[in-house]
Amino acid sequence: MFTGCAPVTAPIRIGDKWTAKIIRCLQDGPRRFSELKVPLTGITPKVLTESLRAMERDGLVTRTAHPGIPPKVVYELAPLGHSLVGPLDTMCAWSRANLPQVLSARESYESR
Amino acid sequence: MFTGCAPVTAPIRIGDKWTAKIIRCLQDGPRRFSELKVPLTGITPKVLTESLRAMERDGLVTRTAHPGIPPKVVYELAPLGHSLVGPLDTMCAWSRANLPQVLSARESYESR
DNA sequence: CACCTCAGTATCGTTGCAGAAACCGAGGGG
DNA sequence: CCCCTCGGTTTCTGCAACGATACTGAGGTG
Repeated sequence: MFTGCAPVTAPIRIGDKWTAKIIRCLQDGPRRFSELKVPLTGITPKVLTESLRAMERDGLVTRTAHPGIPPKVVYELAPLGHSLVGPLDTMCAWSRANLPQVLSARESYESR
Repeated sequence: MFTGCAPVTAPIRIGDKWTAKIIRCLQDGPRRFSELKVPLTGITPKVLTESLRAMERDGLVTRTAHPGIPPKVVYELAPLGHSLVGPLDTMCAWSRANLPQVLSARESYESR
């Protein structure tokens, strides 16, 4: 992704289905595993675990397990993850502003 | 992608492997199919065709076929595509600035 | 004893992206 | 006669992501 720049899709995985959503769920503070699962409608625990592990590996989030029964695990944005919130907002703003035009372009393409 | 916002990955496909690179190849002017294939090292004609068709469908690029032998097809950024250059630069800047930290985070994760 | 919570695992199947390689048609060159 | 160009298309194949469902451990509660 982004010629001449560092690749984003493959190594950093921002462009996948869940990473950006997870960052936005965490941007207002730390959350527990089950508190992430609810707003991320449709995600399965397996995929959420995989995504969080990959993000932890890349230094985007921190994972803190509080021992005890029932278990409690808290995920929080690391500084690196926080630094992504701005760029993500930029893309999000573009999306909000231009989605209608994309959809109308697609509609007129379909009916050619 | 981007909770609460319009989805970007699935319907608009910005987060895929080639869309962003193609936009960056086109941002300085129109190019022909074969002029795109060279700088996008590793792309196969099939994937390039698919990507360009999807982008045309979404109104990001325009395709102009000049009849004749040999055929000549010119791709150009539509206004909608141009409006993506800015946000893309933002992500690109983040990538350049933060890739080293991601890699070092990954390295220290590997050696835990 | 049975059941609840939480944070995952395990196993399986599906889907779609991506790539390699071959092929196309029509004209021009050697 | 064969090969080259250009902008693709077609076929085959692998792989990674995604997803559904079931299950775990360990203690507290009824």
